[in-house]
Amino acid sequence: MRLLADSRIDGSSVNLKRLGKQTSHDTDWHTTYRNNQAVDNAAIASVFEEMAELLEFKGENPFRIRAYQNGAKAIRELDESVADILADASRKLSDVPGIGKTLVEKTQVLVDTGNLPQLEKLRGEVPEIVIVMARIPGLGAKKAAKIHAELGIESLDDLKRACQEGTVGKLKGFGKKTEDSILEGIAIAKQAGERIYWATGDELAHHISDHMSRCSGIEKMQWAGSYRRGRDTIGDLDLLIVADDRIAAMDHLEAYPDRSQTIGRGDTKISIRVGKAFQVDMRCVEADQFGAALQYFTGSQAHNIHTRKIAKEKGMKINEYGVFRTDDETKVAGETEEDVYAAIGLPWIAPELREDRIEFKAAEQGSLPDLIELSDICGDLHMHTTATDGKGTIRDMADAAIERGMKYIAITDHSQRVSMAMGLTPERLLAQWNSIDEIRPEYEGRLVILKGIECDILEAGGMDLPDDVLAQADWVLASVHYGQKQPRDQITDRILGAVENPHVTCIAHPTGRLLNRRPPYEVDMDAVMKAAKEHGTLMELNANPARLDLNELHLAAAKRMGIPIVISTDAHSTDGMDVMQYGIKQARRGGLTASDVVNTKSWEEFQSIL
DNA sequence: GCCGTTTTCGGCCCGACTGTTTTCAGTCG
Repeated sequence: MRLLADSRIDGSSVNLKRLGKQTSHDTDWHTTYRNNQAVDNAAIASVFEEMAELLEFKGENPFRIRAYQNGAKAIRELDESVADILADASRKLSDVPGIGKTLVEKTQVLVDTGNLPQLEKLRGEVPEIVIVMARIPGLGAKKAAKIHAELGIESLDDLKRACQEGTVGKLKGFGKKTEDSILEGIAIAKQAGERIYWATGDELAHHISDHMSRCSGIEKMQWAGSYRRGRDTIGDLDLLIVADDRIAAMDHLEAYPDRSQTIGRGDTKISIRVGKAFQVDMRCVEADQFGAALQYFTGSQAHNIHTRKIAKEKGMKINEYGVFRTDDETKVAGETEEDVYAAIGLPWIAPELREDRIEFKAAEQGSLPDLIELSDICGDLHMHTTATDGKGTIRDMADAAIERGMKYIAITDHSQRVSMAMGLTPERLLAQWNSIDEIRPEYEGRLVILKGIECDILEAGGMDLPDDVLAQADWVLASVHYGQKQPRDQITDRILGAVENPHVTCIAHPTGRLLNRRPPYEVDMDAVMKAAKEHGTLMELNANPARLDLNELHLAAAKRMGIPIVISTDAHSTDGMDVMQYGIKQARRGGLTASDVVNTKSWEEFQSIL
């Protein structure tokens, strides 16, 4: 995990509590951008997701549950505020696919009051312990509810005791094996539910691929699932193989050195745990089914439901074995993914787009984006050196950039406010820029080194360095490291201030999230994007695998709004530059092409925007 | 709960594996 350990996350060592000062609020000079809604789309989506989860525990109609899930997805992915739509008499929220009469009413209640009585009621009806128990692998909503109802289990300790005493096994539908698997499951319940960074999953996938490649008789092998789709985090790994001898292939996977458990093994499928709790599934299929299986196991679930619906409308059925005509079961496709999509009248769709968002409409219109690739990148515009918390000198970073095919870079160390990283005062910054001036001739014709800075946006608003200093920079990133927990209005104002500052080129890691560790700032991103569009400020996609900030939905929104994106590594060492690939994955999920990304431009084109 | 060039009612994607069953429910993806 050398790469990840080296690509440090700046700000992660910062003591947030110490600096979370509240400052008096400026006049409301940003109302032109901001939505003043109390409840934003993400919050409404979360409510509907929780409704779906609770309804599932109650054993409700699965299609009603899915309707809540679909409604949540629709609202989460909407690029404008539902509160704004509701407030506009000329618009109808029910025009959004997946939102019907009932969900409109509930959304209205949420926007008006911030609460949903039905959710409160459901929460009261489903005991917390049932939800906790259902997170144990192998236990679902129904079994958890039954254990609670019939045995009065109130804690995981109760459950453990009941299994050890054999009480659980006496329930109808339960037995000794269920008890044993519950006991195993309790031990790993917490870790089993955790998602890992895509980059970590990538490393594991490579290890397992190496291991499996030593098994003879495997003709074909391909990873599927959310890993193939390039999600920012992944919950498990799905491997698909074609093999002469399936039993030997499954035996070989079971012999993987880091396997801790076999969860299940049948004729075509095996599931193991690797390390403490991470699940790896392998499916064996016939060569003429490979494309259908790959399409199916790549998902997403929403994408598959949509493809099958299209197939159905055309008198066909899709499963993991192929595409079949409904009337006489004739197989129409299955060997390749291209065939499967072609059978239902669509071009092949890149896995990163398979989320049932824009891909079906774009495919039908022939306007699927030609997604960006790593080789399109010519510059890296966010990196640190030994002057602050980086491990390489300017020359180290420049040489490493040349090795990676870059034509231009920006040196962007921290500003003085980031004291723990020895942030630069104006004097030290000007001295660094002098050094860059001295080094530049050495790199003439090979690499352009820009004089940059990652300037902090201060807690009280305003920039950490004076305008006359910023004015001398080639490239100014603005970012928040302190006061991350400020209320929505306050932190939004701070960031809007930076967006509007004429010296600021780009907003770095705009939402501040750290996957699995820290939620985004409560910033009104809709307002920030509108302002960025108006002021010509660029937005960063930080490629650090723990950040991937902006997220894919923000990227898609930026593309629609015509806001150029800069994909940057935020490297704190030479190895840190290798994270660019993760940013590219994320950009592809946002539907970005090379022309949507600024640092795909040649130096000649790029310098015209400085 | 959503949706509609067959439908305002009756559909809603599809299958593997496990454990406890003797024909299937629950879980998972």
